[in-house]
Amino acid sequence: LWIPGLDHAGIATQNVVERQLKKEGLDRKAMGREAFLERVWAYVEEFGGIILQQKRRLGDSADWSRERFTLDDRYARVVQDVFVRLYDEGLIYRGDYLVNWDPDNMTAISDEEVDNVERDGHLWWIKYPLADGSGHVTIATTRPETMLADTAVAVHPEDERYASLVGQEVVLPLLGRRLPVIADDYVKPEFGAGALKVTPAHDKNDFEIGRRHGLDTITVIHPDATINDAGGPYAGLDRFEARERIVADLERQGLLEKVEDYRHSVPISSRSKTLIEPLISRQWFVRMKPLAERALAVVRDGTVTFHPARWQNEYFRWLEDIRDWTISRQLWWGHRIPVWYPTTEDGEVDETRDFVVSVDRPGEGYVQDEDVLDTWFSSWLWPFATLGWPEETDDLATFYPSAVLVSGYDILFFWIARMIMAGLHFTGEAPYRDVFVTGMIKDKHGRWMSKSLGNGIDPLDMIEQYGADAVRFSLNVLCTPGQDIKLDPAKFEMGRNFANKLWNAFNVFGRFLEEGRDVRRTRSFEELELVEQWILTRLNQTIEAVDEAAGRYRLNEVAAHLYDFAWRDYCDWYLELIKPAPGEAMDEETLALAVEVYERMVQLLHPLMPFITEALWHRLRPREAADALIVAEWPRPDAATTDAEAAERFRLLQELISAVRSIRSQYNVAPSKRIAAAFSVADADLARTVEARRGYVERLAGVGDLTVGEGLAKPDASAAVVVEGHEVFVPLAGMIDLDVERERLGKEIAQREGFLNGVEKKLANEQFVSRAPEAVVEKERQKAADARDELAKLRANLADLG
RNA sequence: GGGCUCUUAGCUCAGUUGGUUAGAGCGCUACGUUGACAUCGUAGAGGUCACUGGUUCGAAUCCAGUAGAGCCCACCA
Repeated sequence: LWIPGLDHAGIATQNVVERQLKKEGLDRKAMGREAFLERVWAYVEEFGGIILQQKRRLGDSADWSRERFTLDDRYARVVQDVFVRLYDEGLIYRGDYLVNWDPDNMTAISDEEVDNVERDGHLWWIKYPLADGSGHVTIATTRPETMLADTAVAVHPEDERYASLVGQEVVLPLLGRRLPVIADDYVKPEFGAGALKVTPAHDKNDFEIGRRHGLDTITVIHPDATINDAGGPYAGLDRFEARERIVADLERQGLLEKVEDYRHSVPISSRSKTLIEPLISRQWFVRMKPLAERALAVVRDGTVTFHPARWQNEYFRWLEDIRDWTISRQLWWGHRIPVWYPTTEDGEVDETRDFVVSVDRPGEGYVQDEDVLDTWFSSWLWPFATLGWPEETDDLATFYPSAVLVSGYDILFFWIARMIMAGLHFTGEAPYRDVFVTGMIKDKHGRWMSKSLGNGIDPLDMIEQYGADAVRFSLNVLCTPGQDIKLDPAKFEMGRNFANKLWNAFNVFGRFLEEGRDVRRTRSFEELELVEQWILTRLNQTIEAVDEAAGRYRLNEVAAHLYDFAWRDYCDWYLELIKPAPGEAMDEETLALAVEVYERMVQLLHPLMPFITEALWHRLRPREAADALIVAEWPRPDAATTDAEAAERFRLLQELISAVRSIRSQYNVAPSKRIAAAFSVADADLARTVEARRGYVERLAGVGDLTVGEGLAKPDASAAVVVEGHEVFVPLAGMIDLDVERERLGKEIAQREGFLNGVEKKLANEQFVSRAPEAVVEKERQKAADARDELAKLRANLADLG
């Protein structure tokens, strides 16, 4: 069961709508929550369906009647229900902690939504005078503006340089506040001057140090990243402006010791790309450790398997070192947090009374938490929330857990891992057995597609240009597991050409199919022509190869096997041999097998090219609409229609035919010209086999006069090619150029000699003969024997030229 | 700082557990169009598999290192 649907993409969607409003001179605060949400719903209804439309056009075989949205009433109820459950279980808590604050979106975000990027910055060395006037301590910082919130200076406990200072006080420049000098292991004596300004309210590590030492926390930055009143003279300035002013002021006062260029990593909001401001803020969190333990276990014990396996390591690494999840967002578009606060008579939140965690309003006199939940807090429930959970529905019993999750690695932590955690916690079972992690599609230069670069490729455009099947097929060919795809739209030409080829191949026999007639073969496998036995054998081999590759999620191999079978085997050889001469009809029995093989081929191709194959399927035989290919049984290989020996005989014929073609090409024999040829084959039995298929040779190599026999003499003035110990002679009276022929044979001989040399060397190596498996050694011996035989023939042919 | 991936034909990429004379698509060369397909056919050119060393009878494939490209994670201000 594949349930199609969407999450509500909280921040992204709210951003888009807010930008729209801005253009209209509106803003959400002014219009109010209700009116704003109406606007968002209108937007979602207009554009939210595009992605599903793309998927439909691509032929995704989902159950479209079950389409779901994370903000559907029922789903939303489940999300809030889960919040209450986790709270009751002690896995959700509220608290004032230092969180990643996105000043653009004015919301907290989770650690996973923060990107650390290297940026060129500076390291400012600032002198903090000692309170007793006996000197100063120098600290180094990359963020001087945060000094306004300093509440201590820390040194390493074993740093002798500063041992006497611990317990003393320094004066915070600019503001004049007195700060204690404390000792903490966290400080690295070798960094900077070895002293650290401690800013518990605006730095993660300092926050920890502050807790260890019971330091005050002073917040100087507003949620909009301007300096607040605690910043004294700098109040009201933007954080970057404040930095400049502070540095300038320090310099003026002689407290700036030096400035160094310094490249370091800074936290960026993955949404707004703005610099994250660590701020202390009251948020809701999920305790992740208990959830992570089981999620680790099911992958370790093989209950859940990653393809390719290397993603398991990433998964382990994240879960083993997991931190609590900030789930509240200061947004409006999303699931409102199901927490209610008692109000006083005048409607204000009454902080003296406890809040109530409940999906429904606990009664009069309560207001709901203003915030919404992280979008992933709803999508991590997808596998079971869409099946009716928490009720024990039939759907849940039937379809949960699922077989496979297909996803890009970009949301391994956001979604894949969290779904496993939620599944285990709420249902007791992991939501799927296999995780198929795909690469990501980049532009042709390997860059992520983005609006700002304008390098996006719209699937609907591609479908318009090349066709949905072409797009699907091409993508499958390109998708080497775990590897990103550098996508050049020109690559869809391959799929388009292939779809065209399939359609034209159908025409070869399709035009002889009468409406309403079901053509079935009556001949047994033994009665079939050699090429027919061969194509059936190849078909069965292809089915096996496809099954094997699909079982390992090697979709590129599936596509390659089918491409090869359809184009090289079916079209280039089989159809070329069975198609009737112009103006003639195809006989019933030939037609029947052509249909039979094509039908299987189309079945195998269906997952990759659902549209064209479905259309062709209904042209092959009279069928009811209900007998659609999409619900047809998957083909199985059939031993009864497999004959490896027959296939091998046909393969030899292919080689002989190719040899004639090659000679024709070298001597520029006009394609329309019929020529004579002689095949000198190894034994009488084979001679008879080949003899019986002279028609193949005539048709595909333009040989009108074929002589087949054992050990035939080379006709005068003929070109000769050795094919696996057999010889092909093409008399070229008046056309043969002896010099050209000598050169060609000479090159051929040299190449063979080189090859034989290598093989003989190997065989002369006793180590090889004694250590390599017998089969491998035997194979080499055979190669050597064949090469010697071929060389003898080639040399004889060369000598014959005189 | 740790981890991962990639480097194979002019271009974009395949290459299953080490055992072929290393493949495909595009591009290129020659020839070909009075009914399957020029979105095509036939034949062909084109590669010291990044480099160095090691393991092995045998390495594009396994190991180590080097160089280049990219990604993920991490609290050194």
